[in-house]
Amino acid sequence: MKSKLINEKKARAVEKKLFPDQLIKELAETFKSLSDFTRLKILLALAESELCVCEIAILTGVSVPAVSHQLRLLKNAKLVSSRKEGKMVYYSLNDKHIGKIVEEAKKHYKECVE
Amino acid sequence: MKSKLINEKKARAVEKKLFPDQLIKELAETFKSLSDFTRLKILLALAESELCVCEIAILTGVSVPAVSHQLRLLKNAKLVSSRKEGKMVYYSLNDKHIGKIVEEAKKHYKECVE
DNA sequence: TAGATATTTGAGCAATTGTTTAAATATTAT
DNA sequence: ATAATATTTAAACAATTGCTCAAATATCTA
Repeated sequence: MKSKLINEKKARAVEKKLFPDQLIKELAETFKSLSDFTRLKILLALAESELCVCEIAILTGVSVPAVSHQLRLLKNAKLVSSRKEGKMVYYSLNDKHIGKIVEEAKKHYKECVE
Repeated sequence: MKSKLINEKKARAVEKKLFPDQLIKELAETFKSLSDFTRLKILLALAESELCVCEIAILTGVSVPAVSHQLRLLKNAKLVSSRKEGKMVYYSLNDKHIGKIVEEAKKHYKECVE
């Protein structure tokens, strides 16, 4: 009889080594921002250049309201920030880590999937 | 009259610099795997140690069938692999990039959110 | 073989997501 | 002021997600 206690102990021991749940939750939130095609393309584009909403709409082939909606999510996630100039609102990438995250994901992809 | 052509040109120029849509889509898929609390915690745990399904269930506080479902998603995403030993199925991390991806996300979090 | 244990599978369901549409705001030009 | 342009907002909707429950597999033990 292989006691469940062994599993229990091992599980608890591993859990102790992990980040606190709250941090895991925040990280998952960040990844959620990157997990949609339109949003990820927006972020990759902003990594190249500051862009206004209508430019992003053209570039992604998505309607302006849909883009605006996604930009709000990205802003809430602190991934982008905006600057108003006349009628236009220009968005830009908030920090440099996005590029690195994507770079690592690409390595994973090249190595394991392709 | 600020011609839309200027926006159009800039949008097209930026789009040309980006990864092909297919790759962006694949990357978004990878991030989707990381975007759920339970799944991310599973991956972080597997980064510490190979684990069987019931250990993961204990560790995450989620039912065994729910864990099994998530593990299947992670396996389809080539993020984990499994090895059968008697009644038990042991899962492990498929490649080392996950840790790096999470590391970068954590840097972003520390710098921009906290 | 029958019973116990570990995992997987599939249906069903509430919650969330990404989009569309229409209307509201804000700014500039006439 | 009126019209035109850029963006945001809100309601509504189909599609997807992550879970539970029940049943099916698979393996080991008595």
